[in-house]
Amino acid sequence: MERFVSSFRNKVDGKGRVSVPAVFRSVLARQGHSVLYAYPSPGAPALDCGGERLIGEVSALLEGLPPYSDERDLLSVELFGRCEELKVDGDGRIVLPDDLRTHAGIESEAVMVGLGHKFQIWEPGRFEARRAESVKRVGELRSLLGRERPGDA
Amino acid sequence: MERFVSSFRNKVDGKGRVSVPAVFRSVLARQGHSVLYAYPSPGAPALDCGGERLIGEVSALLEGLPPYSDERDLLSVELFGRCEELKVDGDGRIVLPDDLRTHAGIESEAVMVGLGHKFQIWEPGRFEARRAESVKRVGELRSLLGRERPGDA
DNA sequence: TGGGTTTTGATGGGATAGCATGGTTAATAA
DNA sequence: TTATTAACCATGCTATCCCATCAAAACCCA
Repeated sequence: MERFVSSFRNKVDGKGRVSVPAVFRSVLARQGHSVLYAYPSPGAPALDCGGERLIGEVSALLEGLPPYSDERDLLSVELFGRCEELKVDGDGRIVLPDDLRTHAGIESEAVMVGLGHKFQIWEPGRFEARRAESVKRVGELRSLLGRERPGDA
Repeated sequence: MERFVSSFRNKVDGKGRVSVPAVFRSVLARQGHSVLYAYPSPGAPALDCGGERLIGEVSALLEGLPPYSDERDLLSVELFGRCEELKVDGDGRIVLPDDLRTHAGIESEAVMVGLGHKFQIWEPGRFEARRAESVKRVGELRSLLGRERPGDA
């Protein structure tokens, strides 16, 4: 497969391990190695996850800024400094580091939602709330789908 | 690994020794030998660190400035003049020289944060303040991130 | 189409190796 | 020697690996 689609609700065990859905793993594998990058979603209590492609986009963004500018160093702290490189183990699982778990409020279960070029990890309750909200807004935004937007892949 | 990502909080012992996070060491190793260059971060109470690649970038940056110009001489003094070449010992540790420690205000603990092409060393308290600042900035500049919006779900 | 079989994926627990860290000894310089 | 720095062990913790179990979906063959 090419994009992250669909969503899954998996257990987080006592060691902080979660299974990465098999279909997501196959998307990652297609991008190269079985590594996964995760960082707090800017502006949401969730985690943004993706493979080499996602981290490449972030890199490109930051490298476009002048070296030693405050802008670049500050953004890097948030985007790279809070980013974790998670190795997918032989059983298809990752370990969620504590600070990322805290950011998303994740305890014993996690929802993983495909968003195309990346996927997000949510605490199930918060995800429900967010989804209820987005159902409403999708109605409002439907007209956007009818025309092409610049920058869309 | 390819870039410095994630952050770590390590102890500084009585001799000034700190462990370089294993993942950072592997990035350095990929760039050649296990040497690490460190100098005061221009404009911040922290230390900029990296391997051969970083020092190469600094050289290129300086060589792009007009020879004998004030800005070139001043930057050279600041970046090269205060730069230390630190050897990573067999246990993966470095010794932080006193003047660098003083510049960063580091006492018994240090935060090491990956910024992609380099990483920084901070005194934990000061880093917290810095991070708060970066969260704010990311919020302001989220439009830079293109399609990555809080309403993405 | 239905029932049984096989394969794949998710989850739990225990063994193991890697890492951060403290301390001790050896080497070097003043 | 005496002070300082570098190499060498030693330990406890945590993440990583491996194996076992279980559920579910895909498959196959009447």
